[in-house]
Amino acid sequence: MLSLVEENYLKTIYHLSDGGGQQVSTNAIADAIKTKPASVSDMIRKLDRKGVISYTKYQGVNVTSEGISAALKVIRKHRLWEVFLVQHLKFNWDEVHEVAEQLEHIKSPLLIERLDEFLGHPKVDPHGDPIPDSQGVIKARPQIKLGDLSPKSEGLIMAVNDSGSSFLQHLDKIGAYLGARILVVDKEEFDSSLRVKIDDGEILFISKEVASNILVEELTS
Amino acid sequence: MLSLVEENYLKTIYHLSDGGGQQVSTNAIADAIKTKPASVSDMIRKLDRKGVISYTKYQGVNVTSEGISAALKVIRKHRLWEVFLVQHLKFNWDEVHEVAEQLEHIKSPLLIERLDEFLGHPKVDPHGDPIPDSQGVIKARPQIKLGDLSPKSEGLIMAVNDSGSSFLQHLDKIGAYLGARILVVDKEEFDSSLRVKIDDGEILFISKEVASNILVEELTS
DNA sequence: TACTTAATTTAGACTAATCTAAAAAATAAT
DNA sequence: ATTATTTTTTAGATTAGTCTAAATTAAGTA
Repeated sequence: MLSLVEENYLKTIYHLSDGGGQQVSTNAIADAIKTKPASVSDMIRKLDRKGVISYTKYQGVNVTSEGISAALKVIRKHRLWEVFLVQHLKFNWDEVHEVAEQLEHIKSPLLIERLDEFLGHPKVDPHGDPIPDSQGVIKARPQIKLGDLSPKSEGLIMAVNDSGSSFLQHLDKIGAYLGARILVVDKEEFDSSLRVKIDDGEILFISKEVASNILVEELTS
Repeated sequence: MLSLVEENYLKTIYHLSDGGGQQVSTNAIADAIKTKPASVSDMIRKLDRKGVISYTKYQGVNVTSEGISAALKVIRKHRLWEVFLVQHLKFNWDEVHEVAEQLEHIKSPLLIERLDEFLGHPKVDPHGDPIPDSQGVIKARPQIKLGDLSPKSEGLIMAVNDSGSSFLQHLDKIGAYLGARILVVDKEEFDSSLRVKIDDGEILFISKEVASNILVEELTS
């Protein structure tokens, strides 16, 4: 059983490791948690002993499969509470985080399953982040080409098909980045070009070629 | 600002003091909180320094008006969460306590006001206990004479109109006490006597005179 | 009133989590 | 490759909350 503080460390490490993939440094954890590296050293030795991360001195840490499973439980709770706060208690999406930070540590499996049911088994939180199911499985987000998004619908930029620097520089120029919200204003029939807004900015033109190289996740508003 | 542990002490002391009225002994607190008297001694010195109780050595403690106000805030949160768990998450009334014990410590004034609104400003929790309003005011529980309770309905014995010892001895004899649950089985038309059950015990006869001197709070099942 | 018992407090130790300052290891730079 | 810099770890102290054992005060009883 992890303490509240240990849960926060684990969750942070999981996020920094990008879902368990990357190695994470002591300083990165200290930065993220707003604590001192010395405190992190102590804590990661403890988390290693508990089996949720693996740690060798001066080498940073990796999250174990047990750790991933534990982190996903916390993340599931956090995101379900966010849905509750926004959909039922009229919170704005920018007001939910700190409250969900507290609610995510409530210990009651029954509570969280009932809450999930009450909310209608939502798949994403108010920021569009996916909610792991009770088994800790994250439904792969369906990625489609920006060009296939229907007019008036919105998507999140998830990946690109062309990693060439000229293409990436172009994206940079128009203000597109991984995670940006993109709205398809309309579509030209004759050349399949798009008019889009990125993050509520100005209307931009995007060619068919560019549009087919941007992968988005459609937002179900 | 009180810590979670301090909040639990204060809430317990408030309850033991019967709403701030009685003095509370160190051992009573230790019993209620399942800790040792030595720990209680330490904690009550701290709570005294913080101004929520007043404490003189070997004399037990009293809750200050500041303490009452703080305790009522916690109790309000606890009871609102209980209503939520029962009315919206299908919890049984006997499953809610431990979860509400955790939820009551979530710090967010906005959250609790929105929850209150969402629940429709309930006046009592699933056990019939009153919910303090946002100002900490507890609506006086409506007391009616036992004789005015309609057959088949239940009440809690809240007070008596006759404090004479013979009357109190009679109550003692039939097993009635402050806080007892009393069910009116039926009522005789011709002499207004009642047949009642106290705490699911045997059926007892109660005269009109006795019934008019017992004040109950009707339980809205 | 003196003695016994019960309630309460103090003293000292322990765990969890944090910090500062200093030491050690790894990385970068000349 | 040797120095300089950054990162990380250790050592030792601190705070909150708890405990056991011993000391003190209050209360009960002969």
